[in-house]
Amino acid sequence: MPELPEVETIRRDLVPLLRGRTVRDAWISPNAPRLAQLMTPEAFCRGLRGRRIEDVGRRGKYLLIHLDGGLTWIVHLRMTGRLQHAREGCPDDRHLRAKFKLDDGGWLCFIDMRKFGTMWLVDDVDLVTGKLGPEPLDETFDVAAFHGSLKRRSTAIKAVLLDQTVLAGVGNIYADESLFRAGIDPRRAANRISRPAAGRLHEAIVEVLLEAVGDRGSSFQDYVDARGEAGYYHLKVRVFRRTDEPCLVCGTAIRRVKVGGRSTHFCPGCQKR
DNA sequence: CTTATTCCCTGATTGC
DNA sequence: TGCAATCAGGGAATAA
Repeated sequence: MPELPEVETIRRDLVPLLRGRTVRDAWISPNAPRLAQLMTPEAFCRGLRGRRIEDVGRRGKYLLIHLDGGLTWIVHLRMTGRLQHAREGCPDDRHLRAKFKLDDGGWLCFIDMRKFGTMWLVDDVDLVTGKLGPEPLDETFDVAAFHGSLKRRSTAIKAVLLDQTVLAGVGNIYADESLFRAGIDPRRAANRISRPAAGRLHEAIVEVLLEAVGDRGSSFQDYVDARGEAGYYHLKVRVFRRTDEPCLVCGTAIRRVKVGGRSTHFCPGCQKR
């Protein structure tokens, strides 16, 4: 599941491979009719051909490929999407949903088992990312404002961390890991988080994301970077998918519960309501 | 405005 | 062993 650290790793990989390149050809598989948003797959491919790539950015879990003429090619990998660069053509993978040929002979391949991934070609990026909350690794991620958004919500804190309008880029893995670091029970009502606890959570989110970016993301099942390599952070997680294993801090068995319809892992000893 | 639920999709896992 | 039901999950859409 690509979250902020995984998408950022792919972005960093792609910058030297894509910057300055021109898209020579674009193809979307007929078995991926929902991949291109707001236009037909044909119009999407037509709009991409001949465009020069100026830079590769990121907003939350969205990859922003800035093109000439003020256009932006936006990619969201959702659950199982992979964006991989290949020098000699895309692999013969049954889940290959789209491929893009570059002017240096290289290829950008989009592989997505579950077909949840989406792409846009837009003039105005805000049309897609306009409602996102602050970037957790920017100065725009302000503690007081963060505590303010928590106070307005009565649902579980874990569900609020997954809300991309509160904070952009945190998904299931890093929500669980951040709550563990901050010592907060994921089921606790967001509006009952004290100011000091909100401060600890704010700090924990930044620390966890920075560490995970440093480790090139987590590879639990599907995720690989733009070169097809796994990340390392899954080797360091303290609660995520460690159900029934001992807490690395206090030895208590890690529990798994459902919060907001998502699997949630926590240590009953370290994380108090 | 908020909150909970459904849907998309397919490979892995669980149940009988 | 075999086949069906269930699960996983980001986020949009929908309902309340």
